[in-house]
Amino acid sequence: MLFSLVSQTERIYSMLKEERQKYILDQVHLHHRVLLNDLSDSLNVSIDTVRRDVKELDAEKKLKKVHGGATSFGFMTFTKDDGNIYLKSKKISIAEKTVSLLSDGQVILMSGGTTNMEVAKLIPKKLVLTVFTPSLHVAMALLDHENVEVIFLGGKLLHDAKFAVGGTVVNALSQLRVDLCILGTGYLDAKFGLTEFDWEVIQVKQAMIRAAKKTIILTVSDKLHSVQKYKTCDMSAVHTLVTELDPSDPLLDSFRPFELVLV
Amino acid sequence: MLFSLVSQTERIYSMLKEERQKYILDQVHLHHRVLLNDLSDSLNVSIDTVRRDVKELDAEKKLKKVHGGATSFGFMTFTKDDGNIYLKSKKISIAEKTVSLLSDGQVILMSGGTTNMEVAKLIPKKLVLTVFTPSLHVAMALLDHENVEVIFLGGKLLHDAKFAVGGTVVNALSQLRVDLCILGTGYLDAKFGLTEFDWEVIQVKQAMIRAAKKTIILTVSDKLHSVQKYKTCDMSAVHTLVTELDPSDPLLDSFRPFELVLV
DNA sequence: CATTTTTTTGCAAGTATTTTCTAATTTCTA
DNA sequence: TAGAAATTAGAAAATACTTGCAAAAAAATG
Repeated sequence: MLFSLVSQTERIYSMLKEERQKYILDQVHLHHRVLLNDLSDSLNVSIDTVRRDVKELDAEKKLKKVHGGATSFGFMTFTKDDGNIYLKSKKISIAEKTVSLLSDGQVILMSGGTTNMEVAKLIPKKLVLTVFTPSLHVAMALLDHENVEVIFLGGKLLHDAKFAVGGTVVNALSQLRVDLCILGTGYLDAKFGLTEFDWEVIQVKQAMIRAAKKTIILTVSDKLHSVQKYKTCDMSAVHTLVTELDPSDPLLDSFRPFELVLV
Repeated sequence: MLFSLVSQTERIYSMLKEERQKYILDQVHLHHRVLLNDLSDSLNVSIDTVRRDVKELDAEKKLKKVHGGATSFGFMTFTKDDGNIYLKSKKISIAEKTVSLLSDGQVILMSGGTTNMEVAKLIPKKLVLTVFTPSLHVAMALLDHENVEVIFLGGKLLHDAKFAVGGTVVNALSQLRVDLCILGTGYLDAKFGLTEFDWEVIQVKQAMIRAAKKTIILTVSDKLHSVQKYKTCDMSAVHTLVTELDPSDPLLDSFRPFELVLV
């Protein structure tokens, strides 16, 4: 069983080389890996062309070429991504919607990722919150807010994601019962649920979901309908889905059968 | 007899070789031991392929191949660092002396403060360490080092110092027994010992000292012979004192009666 | 514009890598 | 020590990569 990871957006018009390479980079950063065949399909060019593009990008150290495809260097959620203004504005839009869901006195859990970073930055200065997080960056951003009590969920830190994982975190989470859990990254599909590519992160996220009364998923529409290696949870565990799209957007149709709030 | 541990995750799409190998490494690190058959099952590839992958990873020293499967193994590395001489600030001078006290494979505790930050930055890239810290900044700096395993001691974060304090930290520390504790800030006096002005920080530092076989104090000479409100420990609890001064400097005379190493 | 130059693209034949399979060992374990 | 399980090796099949080359597309030129 083979599933294409590349989003279904069809490219009709012919693309310039530069455009194409940017698309390839976007896909790599978004999905952390791409197959040359998928790229060839969605770009409507021969596999040779894609191969040449990837080879060039590899030479420029913008991605890592591997047999059959390409992968990104680590999962640099905090550096590479910010070059993409398009994605960033989507994320800010998501963050704004998310912040509007928060209210004074709540105790919440926040995972890492760029989207959650935007949420952390956008939290109103006067909002009183208690936030637990295993993400160094999110913790750092939250400490700017006088009225937010920040509790770091300690544990072994992942070098690239700057995120705590492991038994300590999961254990600490097992003793918590919070109002809200905000999961910032991940891939969402109606059938397969929430999936990720990092196994250790999955463990933490599962523990986060268990520790919260409600779970909010934040995701840019590009990551909808795509599936990764490991499964975090079913759609049924999700209470609210926040995307940059209008809640009535047809792209969200496949999620409507579930009992969840679309924002 | 070993049980099959791998299975919960459904294979959804075709994997690139590199991805597969990362998966194998994940599993090995998680379960400490994996069976080739289990891997073959969960990866949906022939046992030959898994065997070849494991063989390659073994050649790269990323895991140890054993009959029927693979196991993870502890660290094995070597180090050689060089020293350059140029104009340096007091803190950098202290940091350099401190780094020279470290050796491969040690498990250490580091507090916060700017001096400790310099230590974190100066740690040689090849040095293999496990570092526990309650300081966001130190953790961040340490994460630049591939060979340093960073474990954050989570807890309530102080907004200004970006330092975790409280019962969680003290509790976690009470279950540790490490080689070395490096305390980066504080005021030192022969008669009154190590003193601080933040009560919550004191609690954490005391727990750190208790958790370590040896305690190293780093302090610039300006902070010698001064006393603060709260006491962390007596001079007798200190094993090594690092300042920017020459060990024979008269300013250090009052500390000589104690059984401690001056660096 | 028309023409030349340069770049880009797709094709094809040959090469290399990866994966699977079979069968003959070797190693483990009861 | 016999039988089961794991390993090795060799070959075939599938997939991916390289290279050279010619056609097509862009860009530059007069």
